[in-house]
Amino acid sequence: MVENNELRKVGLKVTLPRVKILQMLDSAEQRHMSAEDVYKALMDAGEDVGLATVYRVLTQFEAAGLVERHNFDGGHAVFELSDGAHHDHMINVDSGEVIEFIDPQIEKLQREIAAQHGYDLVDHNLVLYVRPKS
Amino acid sequence: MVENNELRKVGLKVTLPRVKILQMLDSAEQRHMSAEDVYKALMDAGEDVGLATVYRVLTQFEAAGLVERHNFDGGHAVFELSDGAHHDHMINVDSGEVIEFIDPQIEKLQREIAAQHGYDLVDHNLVLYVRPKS
DNA sequence: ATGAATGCAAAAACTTTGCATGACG
DNA sequence: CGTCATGCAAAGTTTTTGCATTCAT
Repeated sequence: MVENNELRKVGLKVTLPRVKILQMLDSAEQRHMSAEDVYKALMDAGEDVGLATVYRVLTQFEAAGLVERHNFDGGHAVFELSDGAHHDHMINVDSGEVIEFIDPQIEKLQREIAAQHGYDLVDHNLVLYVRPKS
Repeated sequence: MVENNELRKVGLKVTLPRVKILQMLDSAEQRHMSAEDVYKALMDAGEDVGLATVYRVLTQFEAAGLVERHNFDGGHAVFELSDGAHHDHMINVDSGEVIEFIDPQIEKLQREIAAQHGYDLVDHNLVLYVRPKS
């Protein structure tokens, strides 16, 4: 079971809820899920995990670097499994679909802009809201 | 009173709460304020406006294009007076200070990236989290 | 006068926390 | 076995909504 090693590697005790949540994030059709999404998916799968535990575990996973938390517009946070490689997001405003992309030029420009203002870039958040070409 | 015309121009009835909130956004030391910030500032100024009204009015102002709503990390939304010219934000993670910037190259790249994926860029959200150069 | 805006309080949505029970190493 | 994790329910935050009253035109 790959998940157990993932958990041990980051120093988290291997418990059933943690394993189930990790598997759910890995196998779900949608890569970006809210805590509620994960909770409902687990319920549908017959797994009995409390919503509070989902929140706690996702927060721990974030701290451990296993998942990333995004605050897209709309009040609630969504989580996605980290895949090591950084990427940004594009949201199709018509369908809600989330598209991931990477652009080295933009990454570089961001570091340069921060530097121009006398700062080091720690993190960034870029979301493009798009619509199919007319 | 300039504020009254601003309101009439966007088709909003000129009421005391709306005028006060607009003035507060215009005169406040901090350009980016949460609904709670605006509410407290009004209370401190001796103005008696309900928090629910602040939320309602800010939402109307946003719909009218008078203000912009940002969902920076941290749960609550912040609002700023629109100044016509688009700009992005840089947040000093040590101090919480918000710096505004514009970079034509980044704007252009974003449109190109959307186009490469077959989309038109409708809007975007870019926040750099930075720290003073070490 | 009349329809819209406000204030209050209640509710809603999302997330966190306290505490007794149960599971991991 | 001791400690940490879980579940439940209660509480916290932020934002929205219902409704009677007040205000703008």
